[in-house]
Amino acid sequence: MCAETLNHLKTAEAEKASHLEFFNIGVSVDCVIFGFENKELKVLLIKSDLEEFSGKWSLLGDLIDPHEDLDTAPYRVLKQRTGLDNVFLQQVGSFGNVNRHPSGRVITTAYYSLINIRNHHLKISDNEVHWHAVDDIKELAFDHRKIMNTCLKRLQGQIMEEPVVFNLLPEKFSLRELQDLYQSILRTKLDRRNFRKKISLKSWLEDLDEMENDVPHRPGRLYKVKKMEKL
Amino acid sequence: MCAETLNHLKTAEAEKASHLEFFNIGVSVDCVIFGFENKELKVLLIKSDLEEFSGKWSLLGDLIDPHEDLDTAPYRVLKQRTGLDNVFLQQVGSFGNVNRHPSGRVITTAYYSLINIRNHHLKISDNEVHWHAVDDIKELAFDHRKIMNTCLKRLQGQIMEEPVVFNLLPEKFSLRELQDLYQSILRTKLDRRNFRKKISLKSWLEDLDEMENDVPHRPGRLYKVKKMEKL
DNA sequence: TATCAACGTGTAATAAGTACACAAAGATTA
DNA sequence: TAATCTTTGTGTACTTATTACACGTTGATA
Repeated sequence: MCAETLNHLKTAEAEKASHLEFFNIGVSVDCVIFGFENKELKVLLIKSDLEEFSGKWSLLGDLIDPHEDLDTAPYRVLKQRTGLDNVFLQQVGSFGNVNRHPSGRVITTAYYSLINIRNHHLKISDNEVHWHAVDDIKELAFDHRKIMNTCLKRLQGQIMEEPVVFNLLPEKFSLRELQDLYQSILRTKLDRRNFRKKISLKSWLEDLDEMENDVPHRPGRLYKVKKMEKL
Repeated sequence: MCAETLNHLKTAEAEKASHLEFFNIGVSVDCVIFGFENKELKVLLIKSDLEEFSGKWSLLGDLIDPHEDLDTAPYRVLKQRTGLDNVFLQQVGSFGNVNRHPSGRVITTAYYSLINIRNHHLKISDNEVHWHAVDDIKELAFDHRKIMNTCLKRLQGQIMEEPVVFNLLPEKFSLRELQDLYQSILRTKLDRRNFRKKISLKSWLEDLDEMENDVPHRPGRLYKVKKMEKL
């Protein structure tokens, strides 16, 4: 039983496997890892090695270890599977339909993560892990498409309220890059002047008094996000 | 192992118990059931029968059955434990710290529910189940206080956006009652004229052209919530 | 030096949020 | 039956946020 398990276990200790037959219900975490590159919102996916889903892509996940907190499991998964560390992660919801998994009962808790593709360059370990433009993703293994959609909606609802998107950008960025990012997440065009006004109202940014120097046109000012204790 | 389990299992078949020793990780649901009475927001709690928590109150919950969907489990719990049916329920989050449960590893998914205390009168089954004013609740068993707070925050964030609070009121209600409800959820006083304006802007209500007739003062108009497919 | 692409900026109109006061309806009671 | 009490129902002026919209400037490139 527990096939997602098999998928997840590739990197886990074999010892775990001996426990599997005793699970009535498996408990896993899955990560929807967003990145931003080339004006596109992307998600990190791994090839499912489950025969039911041969050729399909799936989220990065793993069974949780009985000795780790639920909310720390996704950090471990990211670290183990991609080398990513120190990332933004947030719990989104749990998915536990009886038949969500073809070969056993597995309840999964989904997290979304925002990372800067260029900073954290993946040391891709054992499996085929790739970035996919969100717009190009059609079908995913398991109920991962539904999970991804739920996480995307959460992200969309959050970006105007809280300064989370900066996890997707390099330390220094222009307002143009920021707007492109918002547009790719919200799937809309935004008016440039109104966008700048709105962002500046939030006081999230610190003006670096520096300019872009690698663009083939008039360079824009560079900003970074303010560090703050609580906001 | 699995003491929350024991708590939860009181009403479950004994057969389940024999499986417990095989769980590496228990999976449960817990319900934060809100009601509104006497201008106070209340939560339905049950006396914990776990010795570690003797005398403490806890949320209603149960282990999930391997053959039921995660999201249907809380409906079952409510039905079994209180007779409540056809209620508003929404998943809020999952809690799975290693030590959240004194006698075993149990991961729980929390749901919040909104019910009309007077309509659904509980057929309280086996345990001591009581309504508690949210303001009076100090300590709860397990991490249930944290779970309750999380659910309350979710509720607070949702009531100005979506027409959910009507699940807490009788079919016909006055704007005064509605305002009292908002005030008890948000723990603030609201200006009457501004509140009415804001609510009417949302077009959630239908004017019944009826008046209160059981109040010792000038009666107010009665309203009901509009039925709508999608809003 | 002409062209191109993106930068940086402001105003007018509309919509939403806030603060605030008074007359009228029933119920109660003197 | 008149006075009093509690709660209802309503509107305006002020401030703040949202939207729609255009032009001159900068630096790179041909």
